Amino acid sequence: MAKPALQRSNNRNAALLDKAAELFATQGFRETTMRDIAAPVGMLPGSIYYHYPSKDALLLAVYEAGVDRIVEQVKAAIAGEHDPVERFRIAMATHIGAITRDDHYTRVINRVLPEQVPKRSQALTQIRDRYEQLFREVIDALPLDPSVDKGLLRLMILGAVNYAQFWFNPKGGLAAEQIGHEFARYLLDSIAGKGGPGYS
Amino acid sequence: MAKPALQRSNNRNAALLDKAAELFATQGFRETTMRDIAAPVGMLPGSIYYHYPSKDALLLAVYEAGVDRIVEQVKAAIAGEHDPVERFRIAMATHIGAITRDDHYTRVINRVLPEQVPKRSQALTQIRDRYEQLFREVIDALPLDPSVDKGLLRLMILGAVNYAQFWFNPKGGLAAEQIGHEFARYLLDSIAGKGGPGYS
Amino acid sequence: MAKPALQRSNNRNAALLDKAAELFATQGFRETTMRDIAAPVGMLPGSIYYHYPSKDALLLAVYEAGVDRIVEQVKAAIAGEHDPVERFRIAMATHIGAITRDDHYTRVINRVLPEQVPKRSQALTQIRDRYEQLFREVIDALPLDPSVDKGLLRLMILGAVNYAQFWFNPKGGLAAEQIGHEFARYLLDSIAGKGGPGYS
Amino acid sequence: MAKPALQRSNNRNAALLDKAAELFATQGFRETTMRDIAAPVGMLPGSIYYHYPSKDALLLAVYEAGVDRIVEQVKAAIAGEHDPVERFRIAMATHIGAITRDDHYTRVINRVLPEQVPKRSQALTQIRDRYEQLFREVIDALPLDPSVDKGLLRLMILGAVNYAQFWFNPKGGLAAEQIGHEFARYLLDSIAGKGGPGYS
DNA sequence: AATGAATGAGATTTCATTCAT
DNA sequence: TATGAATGAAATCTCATTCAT
Repeated sequence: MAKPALQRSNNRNAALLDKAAELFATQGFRETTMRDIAAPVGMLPGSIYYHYPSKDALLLAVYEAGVDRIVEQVKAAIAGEHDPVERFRIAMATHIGAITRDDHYTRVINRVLPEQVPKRSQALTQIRDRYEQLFREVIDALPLDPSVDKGLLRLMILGAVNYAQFWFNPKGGLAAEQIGHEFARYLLDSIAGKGGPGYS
Repeated sequence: MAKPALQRSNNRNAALLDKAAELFATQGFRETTMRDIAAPVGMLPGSIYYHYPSKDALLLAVYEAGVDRIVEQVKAAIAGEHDPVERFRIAMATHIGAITRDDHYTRVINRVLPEQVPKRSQALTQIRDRYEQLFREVIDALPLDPSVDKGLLRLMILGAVNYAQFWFNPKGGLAAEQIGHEFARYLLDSIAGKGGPGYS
Repeated sequence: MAKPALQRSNNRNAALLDKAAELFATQGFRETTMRDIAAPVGMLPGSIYYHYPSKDALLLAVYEAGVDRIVEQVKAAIAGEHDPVERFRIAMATHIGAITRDDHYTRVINRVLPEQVPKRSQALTQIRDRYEQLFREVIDALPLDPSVDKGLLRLMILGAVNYAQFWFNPKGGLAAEQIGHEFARYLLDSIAGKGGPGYS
Repeated sequence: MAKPALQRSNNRNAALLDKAAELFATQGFRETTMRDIAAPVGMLPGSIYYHYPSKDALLLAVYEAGVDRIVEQVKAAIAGEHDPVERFRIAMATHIGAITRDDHYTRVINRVLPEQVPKRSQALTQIRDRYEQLFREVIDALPLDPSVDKGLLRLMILGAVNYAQFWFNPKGGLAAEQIGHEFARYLLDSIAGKGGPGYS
């Protein structure tokens, strides 16, 4: 009972952002109206503007929170591990877990392209870069054959990994994290003799 | 008099579709207005409706043509080749070539998601499937270790490959087709002893 | 019957501009809504945008037409006269006539300040200058004592003259044109011995 | 404790009014939001309503204070003078000084028209009249030729004088007060043989 | 004396689509 | 074949004002 007002305030604000994340992630940015966001929270469209100055700002906030979440999860997951290969496997598994989970914030990042909001595309791209950076570090640390273009490998992996959010089915066969490990295996384990996707 | 008129009709029709493809691919579907499409063709927005019954129809037509082009190119490229591994390499290289090239039709397929047009999402998904099907065949034919989930591998590859359209820079290092071959190498060649991305 | 469509088109467009001029002049720019303008013309607010790209553009068009009208009237009125003093008298009288008449276009110029529309204030000021320029010429031609600052006199006169639109009452004593002649008399005639507002 | 609190209240109250005067004078009434006024004073929009019941009320208070200031200044300036002509010269000079000075209160009166606030236009007009009244007295006392319509002369002068606030440049040639004397000279002095704007 | 949060009414603008010509 | 004109529905956003605390 100490901070009911603040509590309420925080809730409303958070509820707003949550709903925006959900709708941006599931319907898309342009496909979501301010009314769509406000109504389920019990507000009128104009009331959103007390909390956020524009629809763009709402997207920015969601984007930022989304990247924060992925980065935090991945960082936490690889924190204790020192083996570069293990770190890579864990990073992939955690990342796929983050974006296939029922967390709308993380899904917005791949669902809404920065170019869809010309006025904010630069800002959005910068936020996005923060999470690509993490992958750069993990991949750069891999003890790979010098003939491998690590930059290219990173882009290949990001593509493979992010696409999962569009086809992953929680009721399907593999768990999200297992998918990550499989992906790692197809890429690396083969030559380590652990049975990759080589000729049988 | 019948032919020229029809010819002209086709031209207008084609010009319209070309411009729609270009704008859908570069700006997005919702971000492109009927006026945006009509103006460069020297028409007014309403005039489009003589050729296409709706904006959705325009997208469908572009989608269909885009998938046709990719499928045709990939099929033609692998036509003479019988070795499954080579067919896979060629398919990847050709696919990446198709979607990174300056062909707006092929790019629309990854730029515009079926869910963005709820009324047509089913139809769009069906069109899209036609080109995933091709990959299914090529991958299924690969002589891989039984432990490899070929369905998962296909999704991994589609993700990796399609993402290229968003980062590929024609003035950059590798040519589009080379990227496909690199991707294939990272996945398969290692085990064949050709030096994949294994531990150095 | 030859150009009914065009006729209709012109009428609608003109009716729109007329109504905008009327409302901007009587209510003010900010005080007038697009709905206010559209409704009496039998249109919906959005339909205005087929003819004018924005509310600002509507104001610009009215402003331009308003200045055109004043300048045309004054130029026509002084056209045959060569005596500088007579030209001055006629210019004042005609100008007052123009802005006190029931012509909404001319009244908008003094009713709506350029600064009220920051994005267009420069353009509006430029249009406005066209009609101050005319006064500059007429006043510069006056054979006045060198001690008179003609620039200051012009500003004094513009202020005096334009204010008339706010107090002039067509049913009141003097006709608009007579007021102009009186103003001229108070300023000039005195020293010519014609009985100005000197000490009695 | 009563005084300081009240004092503080007055201060906030005054700060609010000052800012309102400034913004109404420089931006206009409709162009100024409650937030615009509150923010620089360190308040929130809603907080204004503790001090003033509405935006209109704020304008009314500014208007009243503005007229008070002009009237006071003019009255004080002409207080010691008995010669009607001198009183007229001083009144003009002082008036122009008041509205061209950096005093936002006095400038609001000519910047915001009573008609812009329909619900208060009558009240605003009444306030305005108080300062026109002063001019009426000063002009009526002038020993002018009977052919001069003093009412018309007053309106002419008010227009000329009030327009100064829109073009006066403190860094320009003449000081505000000098302008008033020049205006008086163009109107009256000629006939007194002091060299008015007569034919050279 | 002021805040935080929201309302509600309405403003400008956008745009796919229609339809007589 | 296409245009010109408009619709209508909705979208984003603005802002004076309210009111419990």
